[in-house]
Amino acid sequence: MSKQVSFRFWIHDDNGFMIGEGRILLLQKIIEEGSINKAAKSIGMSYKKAWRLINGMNETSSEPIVARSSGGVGGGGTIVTEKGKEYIEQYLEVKKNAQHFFSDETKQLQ
Amino acid sequence: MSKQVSFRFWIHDDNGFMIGEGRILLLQKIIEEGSINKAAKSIGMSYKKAWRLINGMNETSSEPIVARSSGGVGGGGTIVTEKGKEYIEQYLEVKKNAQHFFSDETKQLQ
DNA sequence: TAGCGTTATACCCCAGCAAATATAGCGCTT
DNA sequence: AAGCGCTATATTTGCTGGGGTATAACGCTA
Repeated sequence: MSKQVSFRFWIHDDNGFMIGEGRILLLQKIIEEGSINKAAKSIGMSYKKAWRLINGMNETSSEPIVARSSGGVGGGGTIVTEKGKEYIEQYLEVKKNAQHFFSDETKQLQ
Repeated sequence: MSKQVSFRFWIHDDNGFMIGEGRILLLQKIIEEGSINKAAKSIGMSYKKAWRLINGMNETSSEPIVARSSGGVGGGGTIVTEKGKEYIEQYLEVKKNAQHFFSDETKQLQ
């Protein structure tokens, strides 16, 4: 009978830019793996879906979130920009606070 | 360029019971209208979808959320139980607090 | 007994998303 | 020049959810 409050949130602006849990996870994996391809595989996501998420973000952001290149050593790859890392930091900060908030709300649910 | 934090949340338990914005809105309309049918129409939702939402809730809840009847005056109808009204109250309370919380988080987003 | 407006349910069709496959282009290395 | 692994994109196929429609049962009223 234990009731619980769960939540989702996302940071967005007026230009259609939107970033939530899935995109943050993907960005973190791209930092770890160095490419969209490997990052997608590591979390069981298709390259196409990962590309759509990343591309959509880049197209709606005033500054690029990732820098992509094809060809060269290892075939190329993708790196997360400073702007991208800034979003990750902000998202994680809000998430931490939100977890506390909803944990308290859950407790008050009798 | 104004960034904003948006959110969704839902109350749930271990038996698969789940109630979020859509179901709350539907319950409120059922109280107003007296039937699933009219409630669904009033928010542009198909009866089928509304029925699935309501039925799923009732099947996973320990106590019924709504009491349904067919036949009789006006063809029958659906009323929201005290348990259902209790959930509405709880949901709105959490929502009010969450709106404050995320409003503050949005402000701190520089 | 006929009519009414519900709840409840089955059926078909279409849209939209997801996975799988294929192909091209890139730039470095060997 | 060939090979490599990546980005980028098109095409096809399959699955799932939702809308629309249709139908039956229900119990009160007239």
